[in-house]
Amino acid sequence: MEVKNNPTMEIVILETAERLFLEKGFAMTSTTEIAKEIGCNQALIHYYYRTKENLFNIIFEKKFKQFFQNIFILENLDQLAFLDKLKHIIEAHFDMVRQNPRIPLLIVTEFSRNPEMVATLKEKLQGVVTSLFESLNTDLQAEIAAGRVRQITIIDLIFTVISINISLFLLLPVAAEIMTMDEKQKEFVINRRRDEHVKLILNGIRS
Amino acid sequence: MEVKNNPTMEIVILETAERLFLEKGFAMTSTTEIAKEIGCNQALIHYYYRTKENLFNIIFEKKFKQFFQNIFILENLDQLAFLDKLKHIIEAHFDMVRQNPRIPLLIVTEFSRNPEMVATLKEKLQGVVTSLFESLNTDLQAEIAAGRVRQITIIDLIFTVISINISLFLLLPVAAEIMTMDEKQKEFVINRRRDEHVKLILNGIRS
DNA sequence: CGTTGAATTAATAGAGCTATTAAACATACT
DNA sequence: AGTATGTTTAATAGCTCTATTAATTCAACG
Repeated sequence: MEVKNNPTMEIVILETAERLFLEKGFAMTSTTEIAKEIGCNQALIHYYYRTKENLFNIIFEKKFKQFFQNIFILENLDQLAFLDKLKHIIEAHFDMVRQNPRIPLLIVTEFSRNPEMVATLKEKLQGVVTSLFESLNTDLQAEIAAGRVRQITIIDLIFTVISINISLFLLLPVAAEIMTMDEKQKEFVINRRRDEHVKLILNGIRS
Repeated sequence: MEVKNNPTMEIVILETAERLFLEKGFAMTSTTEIAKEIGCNQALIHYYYRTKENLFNIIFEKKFKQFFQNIFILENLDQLAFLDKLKHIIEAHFDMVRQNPRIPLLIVTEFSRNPEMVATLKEKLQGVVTSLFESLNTDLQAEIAAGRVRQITIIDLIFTVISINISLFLLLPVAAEIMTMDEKQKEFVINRRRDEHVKLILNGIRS
């Protein structure tokens, strides 16, 4: 029995496939192309991962979890006032999406290709997500009761944060093309939008 | 020389292709499948449209224009105050996206497949869009000067409207699956979000 | 009724893709 | 050195897709 001391190829395949699937989606990426990109034989991909579908599912599951488990990182925020906490949440989520700008599109398109996959994965999240919701909801209700925040459900609030952050990175490529922006300008817009998202939401839920 | 008095097949092909391309995207839709769906011979599609790419481009261009030309319908809004006008704009745009919920995804995914296409089409829009922007911007600047609205660019404001409306219909299928919502509940959420978007933005740009 | 041009189909070339299989290669161990 | 085990490659079967071509059907018209 050998111990895998050098599992590079297996990992190189995974990483290359990950990049290509994120760039071009499942249907537009072939195992032939992944192999060509790496410079290895195409059969090797099937040796390690058996089918393209299987390879994709491994990657998708990883990305899906990564995306949802880190929706909101709530570390050391207990002592903050609700609106400061919310500001941190918006910014942390924004930064997370910024670092993984293509995952949302992957999830949305994969869902329309194969809803089953998402249906299977959701169970693993529900615990994490609902507990997070409840924690935030307690704070929110207190703020509403105190008259500092208008009537709004926690679902709507969270959905707004996710929506507005995600859609920036979804739409920016197209918008940048239409408005002929270069990379520098895109950077600038992204940073301005980060502040804008905070302002809009904090302001937008005032009573 | 015949006059086409019965161009049904040509149109049936276009409509069926349109539906399938919107449902499953370019790569996942084959001309074979379009033909099977219609019940005609596959060569017929190439007879009328020569290539799959060409057929797709015709549809894409149509949808792209449809989407951007109707971004904001500004009819009989002249007499309204800025915030009322904005409310109408948000709601009209929301309703337009609601009726064409899959176009944004089509545009975003097609852009990552072939940015050239969007680059080509943008020129035809720039006139319409910039004049719209300028008209709204005049109003916005007046409001800011009057101290009724906080400092914000017209680009950011419009981007926010588009973002939040689009992302609802982009994310709802996935969100509905994760939260196990039926059609009735989805309807309910959509209607609630419509109000919420108006509230959030009008509130969010207050000074 | 026969001709003409358009619409439709059948057949197929040519390409690319997925997946499998058997052979070659590499490496560690005895 | 020789064997065993894991890795990589070459070759290919089988499938599906796009696009073309030639043949067939259809419809109108003189």
